[in-house]
Amino acid sequence: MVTLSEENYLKAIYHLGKQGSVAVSTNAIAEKIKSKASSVTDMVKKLADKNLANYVKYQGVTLTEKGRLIAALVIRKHRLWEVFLVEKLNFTWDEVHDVAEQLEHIKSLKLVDELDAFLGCPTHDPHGDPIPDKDGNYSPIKSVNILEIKKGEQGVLVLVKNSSDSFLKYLNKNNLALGDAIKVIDFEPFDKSLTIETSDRKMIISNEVAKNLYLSL
Amino acid sequence: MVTLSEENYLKAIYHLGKQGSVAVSTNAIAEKIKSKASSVTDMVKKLADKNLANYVKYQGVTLTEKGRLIAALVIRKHRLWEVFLVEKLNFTWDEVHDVAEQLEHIKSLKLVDELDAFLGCPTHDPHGDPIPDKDGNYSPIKSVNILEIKKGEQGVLVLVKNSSDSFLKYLNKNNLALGDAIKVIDFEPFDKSLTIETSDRKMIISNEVAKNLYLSL
DNA sequence: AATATATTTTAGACTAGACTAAAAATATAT
DNA sequence: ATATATTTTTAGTCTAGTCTAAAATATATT
Ligand SMILES: [Mn+2]
Ligand SMILES: [Mn+2]
Ligand SMILES: [Mn+2]
Ligand SMILES: [Mn+2]
Repeated sequence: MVTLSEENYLKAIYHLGKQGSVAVSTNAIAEKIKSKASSVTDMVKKLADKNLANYVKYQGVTLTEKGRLIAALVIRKHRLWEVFLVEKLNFTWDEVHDVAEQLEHIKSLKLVDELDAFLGCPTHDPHGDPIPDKDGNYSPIKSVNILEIKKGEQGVLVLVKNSSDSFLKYLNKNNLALGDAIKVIDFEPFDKSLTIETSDRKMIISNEVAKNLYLSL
Repeated sequence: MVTLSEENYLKAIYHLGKQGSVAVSTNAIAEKIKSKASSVTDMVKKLADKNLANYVKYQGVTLTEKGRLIAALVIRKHRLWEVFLVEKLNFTWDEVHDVAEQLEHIKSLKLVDELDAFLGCPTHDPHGDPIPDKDGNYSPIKSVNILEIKKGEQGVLVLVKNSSDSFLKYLNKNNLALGDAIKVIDFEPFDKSLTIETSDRKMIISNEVAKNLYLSL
């Protein structure tokens, strides 16, 4: 049995360390999970005892195959529920995360399978993140950060690398959504901002915003 | 903030004491929740501190208005999720309860509202139990136990007063489902069993089974 | 290489929720 | 009315998960 808390730690390690393959520091986990380093040390020992993590004192944590699969399945549930909330229950993409944080811990194999089928086996969540399959595998959409794109080229917004409330609300306010065609008009060396053009209009976005937008060409 | 555990106790008191209006004994709660009397005493004190229950030592517990509403809303969620699982995700009525026990604790007003609308504002769950509205009110279907019915009369199965796995599996095996028309053919004084007739066939059901079947005439 | 700084671990304490065993109160039976 | 049985409460213990403060280790700087 894996507890809710353990699932959250596994997920954090998975996200911070390239699916748990690269050693993650105690502090990094603490920050991600909004707990303290000492709590992380305790939990990480438990995960190691349960063969879900590899832990060497002072040298960070990685996930075992078992731990990696559990983390991937929690993320699978999280993202499937996000799709459900947006597609079926009229949630906007900035409203889904907190509810999905709760729903991802519901235990029922049949529930995940049937939900997946009910949604038409989606491959990506409302923020463009890939949905792992039953074995924990997934293939991200090939996409490139908007800052890497040449002036004059255009692409389709397929991924936002920041799902914070404030960022998503900013995008809403400025009428930017997944699936939008965006053309890069100009790059401003002074503040590294970008002028872009959508079907609606031209607009300037800060470097901070641009960093989080990924397009498929 | 009401914890998951507190919600479960509120629900138990609600179910055992006519929506929490009649005093419920410590032991009754312990049995329902599969805990021990001493644990119940502790929790009931906490509920009273939070103004969710009225508690007088040695005299049982009732719910306050606040406690009653919370309990009703948890039950609302439980039953809405049961409908969702059956109607949308191909669960059978004997598979939904355990998952609904988890889903009923998800906190999001919008989620409940939208789920309700998505399901077409159902009034009853897959076992015939009424679904409370946002204010915690509901009207049960007028139904009568099959043992009260006169020989030769018939009705429609609208409620089963036992949602245990074994009972529901028994009904499945014997092709009895909500909505079925059932006629009472004979009553056997020896063991108080009943002969009934469905669209398929005639069959004998034990008194134990009959006790749990409610028909609308 | 020695010292200063940052990170991580340990030690010890706290809370929620559960339990057992014993004590206290209530209910039942003579 | 008293003795017995049952129920409920209290007292004390346990576990999971968290925290603060201090100690240990690792990293960076001179
Ligand atoms: Mn999310
Ligand atoms: Mn997402
Ligand atoms: Mn149920
Ligand atoms: Mn039900």
